Amino acid sequence: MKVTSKQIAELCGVTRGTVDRALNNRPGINEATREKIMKVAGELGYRPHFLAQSLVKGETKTLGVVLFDVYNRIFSQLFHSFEAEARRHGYFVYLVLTNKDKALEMEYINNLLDRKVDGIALSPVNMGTTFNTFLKQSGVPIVTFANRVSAKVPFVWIDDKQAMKTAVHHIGSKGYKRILYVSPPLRYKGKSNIYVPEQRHQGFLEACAELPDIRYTVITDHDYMESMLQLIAESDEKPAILCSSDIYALDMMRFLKANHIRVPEQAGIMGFDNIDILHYVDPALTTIDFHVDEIGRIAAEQLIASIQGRDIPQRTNVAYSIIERDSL
Amino acid sequence: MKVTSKQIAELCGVTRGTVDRALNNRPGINEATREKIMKVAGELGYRPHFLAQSLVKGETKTLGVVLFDVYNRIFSQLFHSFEAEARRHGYFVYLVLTNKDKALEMEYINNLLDRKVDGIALSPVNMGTTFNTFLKQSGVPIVTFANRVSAKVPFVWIDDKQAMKTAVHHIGSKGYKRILYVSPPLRYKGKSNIYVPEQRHQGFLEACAELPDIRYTVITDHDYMESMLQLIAESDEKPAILCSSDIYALDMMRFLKANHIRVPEQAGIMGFDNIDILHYVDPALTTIDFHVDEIGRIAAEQLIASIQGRDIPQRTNVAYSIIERDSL
DNA sequence: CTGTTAGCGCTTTCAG
DNA sequence: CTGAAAGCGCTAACAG
Repeated sequence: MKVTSKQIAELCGVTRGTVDRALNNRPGINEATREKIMKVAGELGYRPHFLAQSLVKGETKTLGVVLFDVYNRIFSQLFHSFEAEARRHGYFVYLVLTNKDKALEMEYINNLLDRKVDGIALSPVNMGTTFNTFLKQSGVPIVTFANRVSAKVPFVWIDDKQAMKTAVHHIGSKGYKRILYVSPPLRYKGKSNIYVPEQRHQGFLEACAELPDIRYTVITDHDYMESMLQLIAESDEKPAILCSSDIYALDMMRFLKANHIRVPEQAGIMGFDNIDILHYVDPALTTIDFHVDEIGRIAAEQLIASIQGRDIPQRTNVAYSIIERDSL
Repeated sequence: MKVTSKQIAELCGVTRGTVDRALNNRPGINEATREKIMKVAGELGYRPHFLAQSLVKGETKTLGVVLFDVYNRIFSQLFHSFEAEARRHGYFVYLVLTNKDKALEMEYINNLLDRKVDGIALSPVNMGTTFNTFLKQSGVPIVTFANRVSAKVPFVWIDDKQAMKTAVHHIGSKGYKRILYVSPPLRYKGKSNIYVPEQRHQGFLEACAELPDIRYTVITDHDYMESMLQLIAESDEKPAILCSSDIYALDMMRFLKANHIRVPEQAGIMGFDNIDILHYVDPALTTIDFHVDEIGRIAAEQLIASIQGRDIPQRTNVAYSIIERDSL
């Protein structure tokens, strides 16, 4: 079953060193013996023992990917392109899911390091200098997405702040004077790493500052649905509900429908992410699209470049664009 | 950075064998020296070298999971529970995606075997005796789901045939006399492994045979949407559209809506799988639910049991149930 | 109770 | 051009 280089050596009447030279076409070997060895190896279906190889070479050709989850379409898509790119370069991928559990994230990263992955791609939950130095000390290249750890750890994503500003200006241009900004993750400020929601929030605030005739409310309550009804009722103008992610927008639409508030007649609504299931919802949701598979691909590419000792940018933004549909 | 057992041995003035005994609390060691060794190891932040360990022990505590993709919610959910269960048992998971590419599937399985995974969980695309013996010869335990390879490879799923029969009877009990059965995968019959779609199809046919007053049409065309319109137009009775998976049902609903056919007034529609995004669609889709996370959990559990040398069933069915909503 | 030795399968010197 | 030997870091069998 399991044929080793030693057996091939014996069969060919040479030593393992020579077999190794043949198999890894290293110089300094007679062409005739090389061919013979290759032939025997082929016939026996020889496959090198990866673990032994890794042990001695100190590299595993394996990348670790740490994600919040894979429910969110964004991450499924991201992972698909990441995995494809990694494979193109001969790398394998460990996927672990943290469910945004900080302790679990630490445990998993340690496990990945134990397994001597060559690099780690991470959507971080942890934050702060402790975590930061922990990553630094890990000794392997790291890239992040979906959340940033620090300006020193390479980050591939979009310019969330600018994108959200664009969204607000778009809403303004549609004549809305009242915006309800929904972003539940903001509640975790200080407790968890919410870099991306914060960036979007900042973009929102900055844009509002630029548009003086717009009144806004930021909603982060757990039961933001309820507060929403009140706010809509109190408002004398038709509000635009701007959500920091499509998933909240979808929940909101469901909720509004249940409460007989019609979109976009009584309230406009806009999401962010353009997840693919928007395909199936009605009315079609206006949102911000970005090429998440580009992010996955670039992250893999950069991680591998970094492993190979090349320099990679500390920050890479992919393009985004407004997808105008029927909900606003 | 990297502290080895050898260093600890030197620091403690003992030999590596003793260190090993302490670290893996094996019997036959003085309590005092053990404590000393543990203390030093702790201070130095010793972590065993996983590769070296695996090499000598012949086990990697790693499972390979081969999925079609992770776009389909079914697989995301399945993977989540699989991964969680594996972790509970101290196993790590390699996730690879085949996108239903047969050659890629083979390549990936070989790669996983090279990496000496302890077991493989697989949603197979390949089929036939060649593939079957290939899996047998791999030397590692295997479990399958989402598609069966053969009666000899353990399979965890649901009783698709029976479930589909139940669905048909349910439709019959609602007074429908005409059923359009939509199952695009059936087109790949003979070309790809479509065990599950075939089972569902058979269940459909058997149930129809039991209900003589029902007329039915099976649709597998690529552009099944178009054929659908004709069939609905030709039909003098309100038809029920039964889809072999929710995704087709969703596409169908979208299509019907675009063509101003109202559900369930002009046509009933029923899906299968109860994927979580149904949450967001309107009208709510009647479907068949089964606990896919149970499948993931059981698959991991059985795979690990099998690795540990225990016997596992060749077939495990989890429960299913009809979820009656508004579309039928 | 602890040390010694051998070995997992491969790579990489250094001689010859 | 090829052989011999050492070593990656750990475990396991056998002595003492």
